[in-house]
Amino acid sequence: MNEYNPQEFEKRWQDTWENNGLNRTDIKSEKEKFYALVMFPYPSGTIHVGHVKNYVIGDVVARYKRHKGFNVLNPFGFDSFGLPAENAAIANNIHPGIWTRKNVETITKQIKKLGISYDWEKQVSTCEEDYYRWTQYIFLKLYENGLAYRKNAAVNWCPKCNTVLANEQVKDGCCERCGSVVELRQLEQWFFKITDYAERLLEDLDGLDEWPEHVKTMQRNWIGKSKGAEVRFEIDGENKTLEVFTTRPDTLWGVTFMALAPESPLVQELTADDRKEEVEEFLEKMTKEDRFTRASEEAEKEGVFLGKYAVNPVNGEKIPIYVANYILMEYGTGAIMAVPAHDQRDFDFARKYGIPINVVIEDPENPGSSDQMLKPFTGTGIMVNSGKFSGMPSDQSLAKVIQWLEEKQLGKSSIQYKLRDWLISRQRYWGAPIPMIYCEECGMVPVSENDLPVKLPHDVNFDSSGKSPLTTNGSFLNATCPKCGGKARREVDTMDTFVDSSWYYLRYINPKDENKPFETEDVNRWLPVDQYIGGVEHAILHLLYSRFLTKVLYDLKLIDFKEPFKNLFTQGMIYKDGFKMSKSKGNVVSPDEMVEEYGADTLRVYSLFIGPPEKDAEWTDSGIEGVHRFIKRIWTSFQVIIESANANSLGEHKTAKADKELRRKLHWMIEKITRDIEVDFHFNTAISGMMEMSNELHRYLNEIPREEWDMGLLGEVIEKFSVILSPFAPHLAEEIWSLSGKSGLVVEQKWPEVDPAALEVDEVEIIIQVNGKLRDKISVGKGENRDTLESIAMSSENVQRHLEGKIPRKVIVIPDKLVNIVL
RNA sequence: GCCGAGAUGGCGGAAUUGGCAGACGCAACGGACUUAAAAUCCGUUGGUACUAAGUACCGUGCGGGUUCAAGUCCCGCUCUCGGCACCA
Repeated sequence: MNEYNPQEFEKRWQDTWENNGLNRTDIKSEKEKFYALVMFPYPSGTIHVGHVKNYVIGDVVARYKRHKGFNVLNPFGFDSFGLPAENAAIANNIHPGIWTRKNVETITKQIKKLGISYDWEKQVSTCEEDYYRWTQYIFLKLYENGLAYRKNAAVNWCPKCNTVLANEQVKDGCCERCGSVVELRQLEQWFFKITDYAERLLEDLDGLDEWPEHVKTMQRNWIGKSKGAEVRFEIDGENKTLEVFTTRPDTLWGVTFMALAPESPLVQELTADDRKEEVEEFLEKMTKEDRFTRASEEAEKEGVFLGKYAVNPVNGEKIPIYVANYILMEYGTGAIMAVPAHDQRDFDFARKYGIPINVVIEDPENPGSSDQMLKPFTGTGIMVNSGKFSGMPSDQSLAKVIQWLEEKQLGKSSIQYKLRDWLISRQRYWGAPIPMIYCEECGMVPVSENDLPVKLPHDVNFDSSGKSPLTTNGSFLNATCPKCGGKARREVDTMDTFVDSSWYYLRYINPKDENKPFETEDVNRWLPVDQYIGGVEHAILHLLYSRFLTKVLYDLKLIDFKEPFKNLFTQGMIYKDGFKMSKSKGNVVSPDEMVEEYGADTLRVYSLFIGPPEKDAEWTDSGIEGVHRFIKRIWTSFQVIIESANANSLGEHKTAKADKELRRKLHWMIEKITRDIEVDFHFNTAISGMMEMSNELHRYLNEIPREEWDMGLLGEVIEKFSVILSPFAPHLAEEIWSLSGKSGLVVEQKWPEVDPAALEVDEVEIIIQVNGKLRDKISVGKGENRDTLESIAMSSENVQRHLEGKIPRKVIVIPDKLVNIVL
């Protein structure tokens, strides 16, 4: 018998599939389409088994759908612009392009060894001209429509990466990539107006039924919608007003001071002459303090009185105006009305500076006067001291207060979002150049569509300390104005790589089109993506940006769908020795070594069997050994069957019962695995189902004399088990299919149907309980009636012992399942 | 603080609708084969107790409840993980 030796046949089958074009997709085919997509990687070095899990999940879905008769698109590509390439260039004196393309080649080789069924003809790589010219094109479309703009703003600057970062790329005040503390700098930068889409990005989440709840929650939190009112306060004795946003207009009567953000331009305007010195001092202190210490919740509230007063529009009270460290310029109007009695922050501040605390909402559980308050009451209750609203429940009066404010022209209802515009310019080299030109005469002029791509020059000086490296290439920098032909200068910033990756799924449909980014008709037919698979780490950044861009393209009538990804599956990471795999930790498991040692199929199956695919999992060497045993056992069993079939010297089979059981297990498995794949990707249990089938088969072959085997049945087992195996362990499935003398390829076979007759049983085991406790199990014929079941149960010796001679009060009978005798 | 997910043997995990808790795998132990090891095969494996081949009791984070019956449903907690967070 042949040993299981995957190295002998895996490559052969990979070549066969490739040469027969089985992974290639005819975009124009009339067959029902299925677009399976995995998040493309950033090509830094090599991939590890964590990536493999992602690709295998996608491949199982793609292969399964092909068996189900769909026209499947399963593409792959590389998110190949980005900082690591540039850093590697600086560290090793190698050009980012060379470094990147070398990695692309290495990873492609790694993936091909795994037998993932990608259509390599549709590959995209975002750093190539034929891709990034369309990234630039999309930029121009946004610019034309007022969705890309330049502004001077306080932006996040990473001193180590020497570039600005989007809000989404800052975590706990640090650069998401390198961990350095991010500084705030006042710079002129490019933004995409994602805030215009805040409401739609939020609303449309409700329609994404197949997305994991936690991802939608994260996006909702990030968008951060608050409903409330804008209220206008007059400045006492001056013809000026101060506008604030509040979610609690019901507490207006409790406002006892106003506070401005230190960055607010109104601070200068509203400072009394005799307070100027002190205020200046405070502002100076604020600019020195780093933003994230200041903005942390634990930071002590601090502020300075400006010397002027506002007038509370609802009761005419004069209230002092402060500048305070806890007010954010970026949110609302950069100013607040403070209600110490009903807000923790205002309360802390008021306590510190001796500002009155006026209760206007009564805490139903703790009615008391303001002076005794130990903490603010932030809940809802009955309004007090609130003019005509006194006595009303605060939650019900919100809308009425806003309406009243509108009638009196004191304010209006308002909605605020935490979402900020997307900062997309980067002061780095290895990215798509922003296609803009600055003319001495005409000012800012976009590059004409026909002049795209704005090519990224090969030679630059990377050591440009904080300035874009593109500044150092004269022939790039100097341009002529598209408008007047005069002397002009190119934009030297490149785009955030998240711009590249927020539209690649459209490019996969016609990746070689030289005239447009995508063919609208084809894209409309193939999108949205039927199944998107990737890591949770992209829950906000990539997925939000992609959704945004899709909506923009929809509004521009370039596509006819509003959401790019119908189904989203977020897979967990693979850890080793308790840590994420990383070169510095030295715990990287290389897929190449695993393929070398066990074969691609074992690695594929283990990466699915390791646990529920959406959960993080720990890689263990003994775990993959276990899967390898399973694969080898299947191999051996099939070898034995194939040899016997060839021997052709079998007697008559007479093992009806064992045959029936084996056939039932086979169809049980088909049913289980189909369901496990269809319902939420339970690949780990799908594989355990195959293991059970394999064990059953093994038992059959072991326990029943060879002469008595039902070769017809074993033929059915080979035929159907091979197909079931094919999405998971495609090489093994193909080899078995071929060795058993079948024609064609297993990848071309239809997914097997369950024969309901095979699942039928004659006997069932009935659970006998007394007072809900298991006392006996009895085998009876299927469909036995209630009375019979009851009397059988009563006749059980163990049951009688527990009855202790008592008469049952009640007997519950569930036919074919259980009898519960209640005393 | 707000939002989300979760807690089951030594470990990873399984359990359609409430109906045998622990499938499948790992690890461990015992046995077969072998000069030996590896590989392979067969078996045992939640805990405790005993009059021990059986039987009883306990057992799905904790405390209550509903039900003939709860890992599963309801109420109240604890802890863990993830996200957001001085967002007015």
